[in-house]
Amino acid sequence: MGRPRDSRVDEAILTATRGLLAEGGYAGLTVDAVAERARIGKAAIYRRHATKQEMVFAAAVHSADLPPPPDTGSLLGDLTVLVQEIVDHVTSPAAAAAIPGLLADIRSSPELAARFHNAFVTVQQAGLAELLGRAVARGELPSSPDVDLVHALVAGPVFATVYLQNRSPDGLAERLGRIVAGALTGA
Amino acid sequence: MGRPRDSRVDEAILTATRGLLAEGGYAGLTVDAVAERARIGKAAIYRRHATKQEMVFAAAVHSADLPPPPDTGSLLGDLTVLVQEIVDHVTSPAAAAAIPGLLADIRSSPELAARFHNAFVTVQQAGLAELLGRAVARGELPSSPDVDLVHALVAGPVFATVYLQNRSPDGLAERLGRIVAGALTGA
Amino acid sequence: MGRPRDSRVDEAILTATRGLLAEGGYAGLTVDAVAERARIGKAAIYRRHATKQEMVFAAAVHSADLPPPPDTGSLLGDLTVLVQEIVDHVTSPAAAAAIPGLLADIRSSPELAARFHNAFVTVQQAGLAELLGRAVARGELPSSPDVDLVHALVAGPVFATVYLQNRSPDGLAERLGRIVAGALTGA
Amino acid sequence: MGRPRDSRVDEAILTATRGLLAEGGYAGLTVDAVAERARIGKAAIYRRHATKQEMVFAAAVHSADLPPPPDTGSLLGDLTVLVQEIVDHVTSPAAAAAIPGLLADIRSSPELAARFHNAFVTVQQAGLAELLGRAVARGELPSSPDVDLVHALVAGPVFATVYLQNRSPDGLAERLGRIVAGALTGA
DNA sequence: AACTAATCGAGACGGTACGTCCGGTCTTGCA
DNA sequence: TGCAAGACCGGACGTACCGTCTCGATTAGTT
Repeated sequence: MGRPRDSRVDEAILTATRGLLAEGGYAGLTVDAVAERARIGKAAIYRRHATKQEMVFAAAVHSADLPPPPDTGSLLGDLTVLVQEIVDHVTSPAAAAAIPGLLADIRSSPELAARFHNAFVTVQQAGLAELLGRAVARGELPSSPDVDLVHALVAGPVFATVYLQNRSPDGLAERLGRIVAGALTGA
Repeated sequence: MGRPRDSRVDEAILTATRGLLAEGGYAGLTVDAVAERARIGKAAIYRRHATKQEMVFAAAVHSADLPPPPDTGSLLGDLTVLVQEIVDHVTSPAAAAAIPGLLADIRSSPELAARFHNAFVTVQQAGLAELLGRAVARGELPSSPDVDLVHALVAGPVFATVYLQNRSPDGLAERLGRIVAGALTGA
Repeated sequence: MGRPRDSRVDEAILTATRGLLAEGGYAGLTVDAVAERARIGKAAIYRRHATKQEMVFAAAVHSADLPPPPDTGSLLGDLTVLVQEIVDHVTSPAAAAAIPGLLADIRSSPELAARFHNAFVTVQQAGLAELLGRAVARGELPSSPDVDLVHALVAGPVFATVYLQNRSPDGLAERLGRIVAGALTGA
Repeated sequence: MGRPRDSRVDEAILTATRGLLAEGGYAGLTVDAVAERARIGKAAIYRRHATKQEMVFAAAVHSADLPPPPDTGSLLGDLTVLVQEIVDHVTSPAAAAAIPGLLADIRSSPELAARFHNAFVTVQQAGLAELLGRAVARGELPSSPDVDLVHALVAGPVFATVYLQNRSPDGLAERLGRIVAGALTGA
């Protein structure tokens, strides 16, 4: 066996990556810079992360600690909370810088694409399915709708606001929650 | 004065760029490869496009030839057509490869960000405003709603489906048109 | 027929070349810079000079207007005058910058090498032969020695002083004249 | 600390440079070609040599391993040996190709000029001073003459023969040794 | 006086090399 | 075996220069 890995090194890498992402964006991020700021060697990074993308992924898409959405008692409330969670995630400085870059890079790497999908999309859809199930149980919805479509309706506008329009998503959660809940029930 | 630029060179650059984007994606795109395929010198590229990003932008975001959306007679019809136009644009091979990369790179360049916003977002929003104005005139809507929000509702789910979920947007236009029209009128 | 060449353009090219050679050396000389300073187009240069090297050659090795060396009445005097002429040529700002560069470039071009040899070496050797013939006629020398060797003895130390040692050749003509004259007669 | 430089890489660079100089001359020498032939990356070259010129210098002006000239017992013998050493150096394929190019390029770079002077001129002059000192000790010379001048007399004709006249320096050492020795003692 | 043909300044063209920068791998010596 | 330091290969970047070419506008000599 030999010497065990130093967990302080793990953390130093992720912290340095987040800092540099916030300061210089995804394009300006270099592995050498991460190593220098973390005061470690490059080998220590590549021992943990196979590529730069995986390192960024690990640092910025804090894997899936999205908690199961609390039961607020109504579909509207539940949706609003979930949208707000997505907004919060997407507007953290590191994630805001990393996500578009990752979205671009994963198109060349099915392996990373799957990883990203699992940690990001699948988690959100799981929460969504849970929430929709509750609405069905409550009688707010006759049957659970297509999760992919609802996810697109919920996550899409957040992305469009932040990454396309480059605007702040303040107040978006409430408005979007109302619209989606209305679309699911009313129509 | 002096020798005028050769418009066949302009076109050769854009065509080569589109071809290589479709074949190898954004990450695999090389300025040297574009020059070689277009059978031109790199200088001819950099004389027209300050950076690789601007070249890709010019090639893939075929600036704004989005026509004013035809009047189909109803808000639902108009919206469906507009969504379909966005879907078509976003699923063309070159654009599909280029847009996520550009979205990532523009975060480091306000200049390119503004360019992208103008050619992409502003154009779509103009069409949208036109279309909403017609609905107001028809009496389908009491007053024109927030264009940013409607744009996010319209473009966001397309992006989420294609780039986040990595799924085909077949049939999305109809479903999304119905949902957004319903949200605007019904609720 | 057609429009005749403008001789002011000829001169402007050579003047600009000499100026830029004096200011920036051979390595820093560009054809574009010559055109700009001369306020002419590049085509006007290439209509007159096939390559940059030939342009420099024409500008800095003012072809062969080395006059036949005057008869000073003695081998020593004649040699001193000839050495001084070489020194003067080699220390003019443009020539000083151009000659090493040309010497380097002609090694890849037999055509230019021959041109340079004719305009530079052959001219000096002709003067030398003339001068040695007079010395034989005077009885100072029994027979005319190997011109190549004497030329190397005369021109070589000038080159070594200026280009190898990078020193001023002040006073070199007298000392070198004496040494070579001594070597030819005494030994 | 860190990984030490690989001395095989050093040698591979210099060997490749010498080979390419001999084959294609100074003008045809490319840093990429050196890297390819040496089977190394360009970075490994630029880590060692700041510019292409310095690389060529290191490869072709094999720094100064000119040994102190052996004592042949006479000024004539010593001079002949020293001239022959200069001839040998200057006619090695790599050096013959490199020296004129370097002589041209150093005129734009005082730093490289100083380097070249030290490795080439100073070394030859040191050998010369040694040799002249011995002649004084032997009583062949009354006092040691100006080293710059003697150096110009010794190295200059070699350069003139090889680079100006573009002739082979065969037999030059004996003839030049005799002439210079004669000039120093006889006159 | 009109036509012809070569010139002019300006600057775009293809090609090639430069020196820099990064990603991912490998190699030191120390702990 | 892990670690910091840093060298290694490969390959793209954006710049610069060469020699050629194409514009529209002159400027002679020829009809």
